[in-house]
Amino acid sequence: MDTSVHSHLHVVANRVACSACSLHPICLPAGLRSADLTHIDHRLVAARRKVARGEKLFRAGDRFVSLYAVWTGCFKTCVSARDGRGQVTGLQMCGELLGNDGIASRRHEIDAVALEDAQVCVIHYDEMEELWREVPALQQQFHRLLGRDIVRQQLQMLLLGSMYAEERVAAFLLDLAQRMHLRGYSASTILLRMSREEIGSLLGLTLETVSRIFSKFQTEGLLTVRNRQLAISDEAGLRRIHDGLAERVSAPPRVARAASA
Amino acid sequence: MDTSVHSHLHVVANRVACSACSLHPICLPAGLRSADLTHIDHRLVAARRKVARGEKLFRAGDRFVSLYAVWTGCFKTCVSARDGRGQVTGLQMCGELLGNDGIASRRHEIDAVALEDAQVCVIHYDEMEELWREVPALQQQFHRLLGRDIVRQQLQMLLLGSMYAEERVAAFLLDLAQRMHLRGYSASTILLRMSREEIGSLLGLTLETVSRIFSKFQTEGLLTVRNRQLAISDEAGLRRIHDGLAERVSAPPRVARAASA
DNA sequence: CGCGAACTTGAGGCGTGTCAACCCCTGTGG
DNA sequence: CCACAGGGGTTGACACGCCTCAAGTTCGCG
Repeated sequence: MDTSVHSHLHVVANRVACSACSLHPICLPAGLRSADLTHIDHRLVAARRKVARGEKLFRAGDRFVSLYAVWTGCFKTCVSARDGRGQVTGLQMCGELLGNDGIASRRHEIDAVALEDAQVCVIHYDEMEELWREVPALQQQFHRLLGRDIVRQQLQMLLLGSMYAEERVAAFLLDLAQRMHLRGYSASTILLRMSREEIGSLLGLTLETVSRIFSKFQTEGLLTVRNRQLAISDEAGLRRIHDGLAERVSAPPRVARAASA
Repeated sequence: MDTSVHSHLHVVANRVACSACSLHPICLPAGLRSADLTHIDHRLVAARRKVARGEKLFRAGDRFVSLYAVWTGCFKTCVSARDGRGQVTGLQMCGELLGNDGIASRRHEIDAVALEDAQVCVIHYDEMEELWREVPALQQQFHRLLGRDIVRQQLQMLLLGSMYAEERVAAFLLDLAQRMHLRGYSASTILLRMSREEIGSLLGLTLETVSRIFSKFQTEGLLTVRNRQLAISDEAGLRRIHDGLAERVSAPPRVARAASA
């Protein structure tokens, strides 16, 4: 139940220098002046840790002592209810923060699982708090990341609460493409790191529905998908579907009411 | 598009003292030592503002300059998509923070609407940042609140993604009862501040479904509801439904797969 | 070369959305 | 005081989108 058993495992580097990391423009130190950046070198990141594919970085109930910045690979986060049901709530890629679910209660409330062999930068929360006094910009950036997560989750709630399955899948693919592009990868040729089941769980759908919609999109010429190799060929078409502008047979409004006044 | 037009409206008090507010044990200053508490008096809260029922405290696109702590009344927050569809993403009661959706982009991304005549404490974000240097505990409490919101939203995603309508309604009622109780109100006799439509939107359901489930719960003796006057008579029964333990005819697992390994 | 996991595809059922009719309550103006 | 309008809520009939179940295929890997 405690993370201490993990904390010394797979540590591959100690006291890492952010200024030497190619990810720093999109990671926690984004926007720092170079003086501040070198100032946090060897101080913000306590260590790097390896997490093998399928392994948990932390799990619900673990004591919260540090945040993690994804360096290589990617992760999924999962909440689970008492009765065993669970749901994927997010997909984290390199440069993104993991573990903020533990800030409130000082225990992690969810699981974080590596979708491929991955490495993370370990950031001890207490140490970061002290660094803030010396580098206020670091704190502002941290708040920006927390705020971004909050907004992202609200959009996910909109998706889960009032979108059709096709719109959800289109939204997922567009978000994925955009985030890949931001990291210098192709926005059209993507290797999916999640199974159909995991994608379905993230979108509140079953794996069969995801599979069917992939096939449908393929026959409509929007994309090509073969197992986990995905190629988006009509991004505008996906965006049209995402925005609910697809030609539905007598387009029903689908809970378009509410939420306004 | 700018909040400046609001900022001087309905201001009913300037420079409020948190130590004199009965809400401080559950609000932002929770857990502060009394020396710290008096130290932030007249400095954390710049003003109190009135918001009439149905009015927006802020709307998507407004410039983000301050957070708001609900003092009296309650609010709903709503995201909306380009196509006009929208969704209620949360219900905020007294002592809770509003506006953190603007931290990342310095613009509010959602709307906040008063569900009844309400008053909020205006907390200028820049000024709070300065206060943190003098009162670190205030900052920690702020992080705790952000972290709590993040966890709360993940649970809402679990609800929206993998629960039956009856389970969602039960979860909503239990959450509501618990939060009312925390504020010194009855956990069983509750005046609903949201319409069926708003509740439905929050839960990813239609108003008709909410109404039907209220009726069903009533005939099952779990509660009594007449318009917005609600009385919970069997909390344990609601909890059983929420946990998916209700006697479904040949209980289907409903996407119970996924999210685990 | 064969096994299991992941994926695809089809047929059918079910949960909940949609549409519509009706009731109740409240406020308004004659 | 009543007539009326309008918004919120209830209830029923029906439709439909997605889940469930099942069979078959492909892929990855020993």
